[in-house]
Amino acid sequence: MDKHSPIQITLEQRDDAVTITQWVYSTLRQAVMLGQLPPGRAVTIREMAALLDVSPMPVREALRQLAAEGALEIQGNRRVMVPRMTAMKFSELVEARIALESHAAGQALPYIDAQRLAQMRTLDEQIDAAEATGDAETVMRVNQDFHRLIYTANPHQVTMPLIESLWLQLAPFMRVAAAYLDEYYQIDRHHEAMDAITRQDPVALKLAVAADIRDGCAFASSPETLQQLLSA
Amino acid sequence: MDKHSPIQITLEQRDDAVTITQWVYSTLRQAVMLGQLPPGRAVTIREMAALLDVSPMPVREALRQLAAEGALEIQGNRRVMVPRMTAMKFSELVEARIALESHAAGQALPYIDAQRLAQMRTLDEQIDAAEATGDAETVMRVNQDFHRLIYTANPHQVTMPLIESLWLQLAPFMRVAAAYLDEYYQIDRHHEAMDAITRQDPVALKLAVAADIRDGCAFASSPETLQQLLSA
DNA sequence: TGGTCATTAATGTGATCACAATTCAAAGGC
DNA sequence: GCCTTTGAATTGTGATCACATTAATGACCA
Repeated sequence: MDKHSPIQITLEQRDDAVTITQWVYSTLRQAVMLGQLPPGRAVTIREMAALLDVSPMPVREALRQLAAEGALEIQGNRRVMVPRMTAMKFSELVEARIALESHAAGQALPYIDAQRLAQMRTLDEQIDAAEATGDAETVMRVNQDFHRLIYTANPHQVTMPLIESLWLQLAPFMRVAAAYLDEYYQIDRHHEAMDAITRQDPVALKLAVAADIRDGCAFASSPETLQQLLSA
Repeated sequence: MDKHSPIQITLEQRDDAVTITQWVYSTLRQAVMLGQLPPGRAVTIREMAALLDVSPMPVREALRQLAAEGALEIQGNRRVMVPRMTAMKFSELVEARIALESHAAGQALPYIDAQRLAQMRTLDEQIDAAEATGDAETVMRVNQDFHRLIYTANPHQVTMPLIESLWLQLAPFMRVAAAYLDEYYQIDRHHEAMDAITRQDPVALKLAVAADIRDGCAFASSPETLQQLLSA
């Protein structure tokens, strides 16, 4: 059954109010986010259907949607797999994140009210707590929530789906990389961002967001280190 | 059969080497691009299947993929329709285009060689010819090819799918708008872009691309004009 | 005549099946 | 021993069907 490597994905709680396709989609999406599907590993419809105990139909639709979002890749052979990362692709994804997210932050700034800022502080504390206990997974997850909270303040925002697509493409590799170096000092860019919001300073906010992204991918600073992680 | 308004979509040439799902996808995608599916119009699986003379299955997959790309919208009722445009959303889409595409152009500049530049000149001439004959559809289509030619010069580029998503979301409305004002003087930003490429000037290229996008959506300069088009 | 409700039609979802293409593995030949 | 080839098994694709949900139509009543 296990074609190459055995896979273990965490099953989400099944809600009857939601369609099976949506459940399969969010389950597989989370599996990609958590790096539970190794890059290059072939993801077949029937295998996933058996694993999730559903018919192949919802899996087909979920895979197509994930492929459209860049989380998965449909090869010419019509096979689906988690995309492999390259050093250049990684760099491009990070630069795209910076361009898109700093823009999204600037567009959202006028809409961030005190309540949302308070929510951001709460998340920031959760991140600090998770960092203290070395819970890298929670750090990554809540950090995403922190960023999302900024961008979605803009009620007319259209970039969140694009940003999520970039996150999906980066996640499988970030997961691997985080396991190799979860200990690195990080200037608290979140406080810089929240200060900029308090001052309603768009330039400072965009710089803080950009710096936060760059810090989070800092292991890419030395190409040889990145190359080493890619071969792992 | 026609639930609200009758629809007429241009059928693409069917290639046996390609799957039915892919053919349905590109056909529906082109229909969205050409504004043949009115915003707000419900797009049902069975209707499309009958229209394209295929089984509902490929239509289901194509619709889900288009929805993931933002070309279509799945409502809570699980119904699919072309998203409606609002003035704020339009503005956000244009600003996102500028942020993403100017970034993509800057990242692609080092990879644009003489051959590609020559292709750009050819496309630019085609655009001028189409503008002379008032063929707005060809202008829009070749203009997209022109932009695509810039961004895809970067072999490691990851932003093209995101940009295409923005194009898909803007297209239905641009189509309507172009019909109302296809006559407006436009400074030739394409030459500015090609000059910047010749000089290998990334800042000038990004500015030219941004200006070209802004010019192409210039009817949004006055909010009342935009509002008028939206109500049409 | 306008609004409410019940009936009917239509739609999305999910399952199962058939078929062609692809992949994999074992057997054969150099 | 290594490569090619041939067989079977697996896979993606597409079609058809059943069912629950939703939208639409008509009748009924105030």
